[in-house]
Amino acid sequence: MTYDFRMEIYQLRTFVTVAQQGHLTQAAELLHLSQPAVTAQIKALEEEFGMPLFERYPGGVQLTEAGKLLLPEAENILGLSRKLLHKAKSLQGEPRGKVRIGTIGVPARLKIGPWLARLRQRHPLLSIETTHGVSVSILNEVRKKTLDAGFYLGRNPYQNVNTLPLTEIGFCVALPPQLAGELANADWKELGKAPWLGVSQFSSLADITQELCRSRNIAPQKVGEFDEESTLLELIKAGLGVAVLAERTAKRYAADGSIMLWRGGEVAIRAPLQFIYSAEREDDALIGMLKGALRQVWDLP
Amino acid sequence: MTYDFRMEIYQLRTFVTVAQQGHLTQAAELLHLSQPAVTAQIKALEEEFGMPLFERYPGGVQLTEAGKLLLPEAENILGLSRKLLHKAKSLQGEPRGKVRIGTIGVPARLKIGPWLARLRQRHPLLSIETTHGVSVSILNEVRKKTLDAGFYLGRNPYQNVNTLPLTEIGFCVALPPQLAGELANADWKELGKAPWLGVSQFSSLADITQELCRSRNIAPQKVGEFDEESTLLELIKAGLGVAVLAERTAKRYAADGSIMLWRGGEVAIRAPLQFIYSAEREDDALIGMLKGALRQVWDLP
DNA sequence: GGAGGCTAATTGCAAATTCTGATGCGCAAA
DNA sequence: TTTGCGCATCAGAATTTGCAATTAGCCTCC
Repeated sequence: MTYDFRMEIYQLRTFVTVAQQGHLTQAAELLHLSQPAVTAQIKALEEEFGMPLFERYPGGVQLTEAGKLLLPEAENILGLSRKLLHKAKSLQGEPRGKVRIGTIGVPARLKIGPWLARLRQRHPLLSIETTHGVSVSILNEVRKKTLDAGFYLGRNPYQNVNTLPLTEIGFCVALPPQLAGELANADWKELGKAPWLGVSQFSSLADITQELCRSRNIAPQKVGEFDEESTLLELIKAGLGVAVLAERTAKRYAADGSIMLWRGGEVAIRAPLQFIYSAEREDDALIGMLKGALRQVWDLP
Repeated sequence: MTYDFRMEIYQLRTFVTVAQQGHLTQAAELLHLSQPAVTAQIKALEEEFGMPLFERYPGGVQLTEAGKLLLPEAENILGLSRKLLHKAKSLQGEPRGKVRIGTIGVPARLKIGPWLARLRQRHPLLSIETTHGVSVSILNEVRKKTLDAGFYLGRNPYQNVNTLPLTEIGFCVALPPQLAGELANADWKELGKAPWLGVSQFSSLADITQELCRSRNIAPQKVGEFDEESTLLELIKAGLGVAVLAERTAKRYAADGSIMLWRGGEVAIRAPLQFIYSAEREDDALIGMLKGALRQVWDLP
């Protein structure tokens, strides 16, 4: 009722058209309007602006100085309106919806930033939510479809979950400085006799440690169970025992001497980092987009 | 009827308000509208855009991803609309109208560019027309009010015309190279015996030449009558006779030797360059603006 | 000087739109 | 279960917008 202003786009369109035609009649034709309608619209604008926009001559109209100054702004508004509508149209076919992704470990190692950035750029209407957790819980949520997809560290997790392997992550055996003297180059049998830091069974490190022990035929004594890499790290530094650490973490902390690495950082075992999603959604367009962006970020075929 | 688009500003205003309020009801109150009206406007926009702009929750609405992307553009359009209206308002009180100005001689010497630029900047609704002529005809048109004002070269032109003196222009006696030998340092009596190029009586040069001859008590023989400085110049070069030239023009052409100057370019007479306007309009606001801008450009008090 | 042609303004009425108030529905908190 | 809040829907009212016909002003051409 009592707005800021009453001016509307259709009036500006008429203003611009009349300005470029120089005739109310011709403008009316172009706009599929009658001449009185054009007259009325121009009149309404002139009233709102408090000044005439055109000088009326026999044979047509001509912009006043004020009209010349206001015309570019009107054109600008029209242009932006078209742009807005164009943007809307370009968004029409875009896939939309919320995507829930489960992350694990250090997000940077998942290349989560570049991945989501690319996804967002390609499909601006996708809104993405991430939930951080350990591999096992992420796997369960993907199976239950509480999550659309997630990351998993380890081998073939489950029958009804499909995977896209992204990379392999190497693991080293980290030693406390106090034990480095006797264990730095020990064989597996000797390592097995050292105290090991146990890992919570929900973490992917658990499976990896377990697989390592089985393959090397050792069954070391476990000093508790822990579920975070940073906790593990502190305990190694404190000399409580040896543990398996991701290669990159291990090397970073080994560099300042706070921990030591068995055999100079030899990779003891590898585990695949995988993208996982419900097998039922193999042909889902959304999953396809997620995988597509992942392939680009991880340089996969 | 069948436009490009139907979207209107009032819908965008509602869109933006709803977006920042998060409630159709509150937005309706702010906009002095009923809630169904707001609902309908948002619905119309959503239909035109081909996608929902808000997600409806119990307790309010929230922008969709598409809405988030389109909102800034809508705000932009609203902002520009306000700017347009603001510009119109700022133009409301501005003096407007056509100003007809008579110019003479070389426009650059009148500082016409800087003057009109300044005028235009201060009073954007003034539209200026210039007519070029000789001093006498400009004077007549100013008296007849066919021109609002003009420039005049010479002294107190007429009773019912007021003046604003701008500067003084010096004049030299220009000699053909052929006559330079005998006349270069001649006295006035000798100069008076040489052939002179007459000047059309409508040009300001005529008055000046006449005044010069009277004051020096000479009555030279005239070789025709000419009304353009450039014509005069050619005739001097061709050796037809001597003539009075504006100092600046004279020096420019003397520099390359195509003409010579009496007594090395001594100023023989001076004449004021004046801004003239009808005495009846001394207190006219328009004349005041013209004079104001002139004073600034010419550094007058 | 008058007729005809061109263009904009005006007027009365019809059509379309926008707005409102009442009502219904869904959800959440009491 | 009830109450409260907020959005959707609907029918009718109010406003706006548009059109056809006409008028009025100006110019040109007979």
